[in-house]
Amino acid sequence: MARPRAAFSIAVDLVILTIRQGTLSVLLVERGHEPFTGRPALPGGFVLEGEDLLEAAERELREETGLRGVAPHLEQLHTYARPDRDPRGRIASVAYLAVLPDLPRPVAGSDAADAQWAPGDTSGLAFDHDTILADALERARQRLENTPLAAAFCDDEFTIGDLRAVYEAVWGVALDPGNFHRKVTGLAGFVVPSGRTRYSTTGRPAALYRSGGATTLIPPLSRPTP
Amino acid sequence: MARPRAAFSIAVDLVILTIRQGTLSVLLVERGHEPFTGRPALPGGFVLEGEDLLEAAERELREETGLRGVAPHLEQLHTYARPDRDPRGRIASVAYLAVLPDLPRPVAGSDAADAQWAPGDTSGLAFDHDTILADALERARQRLENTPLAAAFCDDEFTIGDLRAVYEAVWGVALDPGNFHRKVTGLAGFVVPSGRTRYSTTGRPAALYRSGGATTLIPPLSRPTP
DNA sequence: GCAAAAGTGTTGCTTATACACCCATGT
DNA sequence: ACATGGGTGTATAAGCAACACTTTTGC
Repeated sequence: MARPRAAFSIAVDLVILTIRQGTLSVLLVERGHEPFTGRPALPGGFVLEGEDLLEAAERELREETGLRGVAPHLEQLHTYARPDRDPRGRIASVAYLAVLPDLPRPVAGSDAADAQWAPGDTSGLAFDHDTILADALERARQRLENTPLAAAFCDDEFTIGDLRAVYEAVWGVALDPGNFHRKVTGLAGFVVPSGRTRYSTTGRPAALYRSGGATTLIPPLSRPTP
Repeated sequence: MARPRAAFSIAVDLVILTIRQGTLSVLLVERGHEPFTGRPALPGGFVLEGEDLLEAAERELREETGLRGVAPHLEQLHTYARPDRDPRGRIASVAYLAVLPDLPRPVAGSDAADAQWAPGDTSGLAFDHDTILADALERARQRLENTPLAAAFCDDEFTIGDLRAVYEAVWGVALDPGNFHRKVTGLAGFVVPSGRTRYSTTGRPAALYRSGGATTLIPPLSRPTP
């Protein structure tokens, strides 16, 4: 073999998404060390000995958000390993997409006290994290079409209106409330009624639903084509 | 830090698909060394110093197939890094999906003389390659719905019938020739007529097409739901 | 009553499916 | 002539977008 094989560290970087006040938001940390000191970056960390990628991602997610016992959506996206992507050496980054409901106390008990929610379209991040974030958003938009991912943005119980707000925030479009309601409740396994009702300060009370067991939506909820 | 970060080698493993005699086929090599000596495995190799993942995948593809100057579909799929997946140590595998037309001389000039085409549903592979192969096939099936991937299975010029044969082989279903023809030629950017015609030993000559520039098919070609 | 959000009905259009049928070639 | 795959026509069914309309709450 002419050239030797490269020796890597592997980092797991998380794109943690939620909806806050109707806008798609991503959790960013401010870097405390070189390189890119002071720049915002995706939360992440190295894969440790004996650890699988998903375990590392779950650990980082707990450390950054202080979540306990929650089982949010966590999905591997893509691996980035350009030789020059990190000046410290050969570090591959395995990107994960995490989706959470809007937390009451957002980032409490966090390992990274400097973690902040930022708009989804933020740029100027450290390393190649702009690319990773853009790829993750595109994946999330696509996942809304074919999977019940939107429910992961909501609490355990949610209304069809909540769900529609997720689609509108992530896709950046307005959807017809009536047609959306019919489509979603008609799709087998997407949502199941919980039997309860939510009273809001205004308007008619809405029936509450839980996530159904489906893993793929057939037919898909297709994004409007402008 | 309690536990140290793990030190990895990174391998690129290729799921190289084509259609041979109407059946979806995958290129496998027989392992010549420990571990798993003699077992079939996906072709692959280590990422070398200074090399990006895609470069490594392209290099492996050339080495295994002897291709020159061809630009086949090559797409990163998923990264596998379970601590026990390789007895030699911590080796992460980044899986790539490659799609080729059925080559006249299949694996000529190959670095691995033991490379063989096997049916797509083969199992009993070394390492976790059964899992990787299954994931890759599922991805390929999905890509046919939303992208012009099927054209990558065909030569530069192809007939609509060729394209339909790809869908039928990968999806494992029979499609209506007439409706398929209309759908495909009606989709913007999927195929463009080359103006030429292919005469076959039987039946009416078929118009030839080239791949159009589209990257996503809207609307998608949805798989029949049985 | 009025505003607001939830949910239902209706209508007209677009699209898909099934399948009949014609087309152009080799044998 | 006939077999074979290519391609078009067409009728029926299904799906979808637009939007009017009813329901049920808070104020």
